[in-house]
Amino acid sequence: MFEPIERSISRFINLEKEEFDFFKTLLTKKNFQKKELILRSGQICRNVYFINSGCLRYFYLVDGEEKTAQFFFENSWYTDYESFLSGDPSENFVDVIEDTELLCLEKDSLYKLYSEIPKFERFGRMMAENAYLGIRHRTKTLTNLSAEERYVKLIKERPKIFERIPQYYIASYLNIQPQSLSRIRKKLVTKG
Amino acid sequence: MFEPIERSISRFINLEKEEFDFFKTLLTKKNFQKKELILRSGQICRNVYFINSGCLRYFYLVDGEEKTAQFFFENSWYTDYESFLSGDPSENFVDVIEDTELLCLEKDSLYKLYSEIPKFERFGRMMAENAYLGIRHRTKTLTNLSAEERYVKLIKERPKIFERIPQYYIASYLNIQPQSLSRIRKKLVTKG
DNA sequence: TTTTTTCATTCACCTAGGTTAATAAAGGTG
DNA sequence: CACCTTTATTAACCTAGGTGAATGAAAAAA
Repeated sequence: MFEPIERSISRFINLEKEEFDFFKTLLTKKNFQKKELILRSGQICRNVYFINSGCLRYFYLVDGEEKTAQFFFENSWYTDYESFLSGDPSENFVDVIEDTELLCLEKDSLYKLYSEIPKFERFGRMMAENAYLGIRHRTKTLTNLSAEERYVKLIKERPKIFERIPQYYIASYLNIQPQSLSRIRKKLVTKG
Repeated sequence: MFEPIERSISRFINLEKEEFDFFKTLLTKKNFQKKELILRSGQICRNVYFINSGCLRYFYLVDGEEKTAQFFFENSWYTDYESFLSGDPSENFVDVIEDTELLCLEKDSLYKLYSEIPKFERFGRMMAENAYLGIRHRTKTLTNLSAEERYVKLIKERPKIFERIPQYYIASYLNIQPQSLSRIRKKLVTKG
């Protein structure tokens, strides 16, 4: 149950056995079922999560329409950085696309780790840096490519998404309407 | 010359006098003139900069067209995170909009600080977190608002930009053509 | 000053993708 | 199985913003 998270952390820092054992005592396992809402707008996000299994969708509302910002799969980390860092209520939602098992680390615990074990401060820095690189990549995709190019790129870069996520969520992630995605797919099939 | 950077750092961590004195020894002052290119695509960015005075533009090319990702003014930090963190050649450019004085901190020096003074590791984490929040805010603006809404929002949030940056760079930052920005301005003037 | 270059504006035209509405599959559920 | 809800597709139409070309204004250079 803790191997995936240990492997994930060890890509950034090397923990002594005792350090990881201590870390484990701070984690709580949580299970959620498909369609559950893990986070809703207005709630304060006070935790960081590691996804042991399953799939989550991170989204927000613009004029009542859901805008999907990200999908999270097993072996990745997730938090609502805006709310987590500021302590303000979130403007986002997270729902469950496949039954999901999470390991939950509370903000207080994480900050304690930061203070007591400098290696974790480094881990936190690297996580934030990676989050930055990830969203920068996404921003460039969204602002510089046409809808069709974004679709083709997504197939290439994250084919797994197409096996596990309904098409209308993918459209939302590509920042287009489901009808537009259908149109694009048809066009690409027709011309090979 | 070091007061602004000291104030900037002290918003995140509290340094002892000796720590800041040591930090100062790692900084180099650099001056650039309007229109100079500080960073060009293909170069590796090996430094973090603090801007004492002046104004920089961070941009990249898409099909030969310049896309402005960000403007940096005095009292802010800047680096090309992608290149700095990966060590890969940058795909971006930075040019000088107003004569600029920078304080330069080399990657090796920063990493030394990270290792020797855990407070700096924390500072690095917080800088990365802030960079994340900043670009996330920008991404939401670019993907959810119309060109006109982005323009109005920019006037409200960063009026300084309009006093110091030519309009065609602002258009680029808003991810529209200069002609479109003219059209929008005309429309807004007409209807009050 | 005149000349040249750079930047801003305007207009006509075009297209990617949004919108609305209808239809068809595909999944659940009793 | 039949029934109902959720997804996906298609088509007709519309609009925001891109494109290209011309004009004007401002700044820089000579």
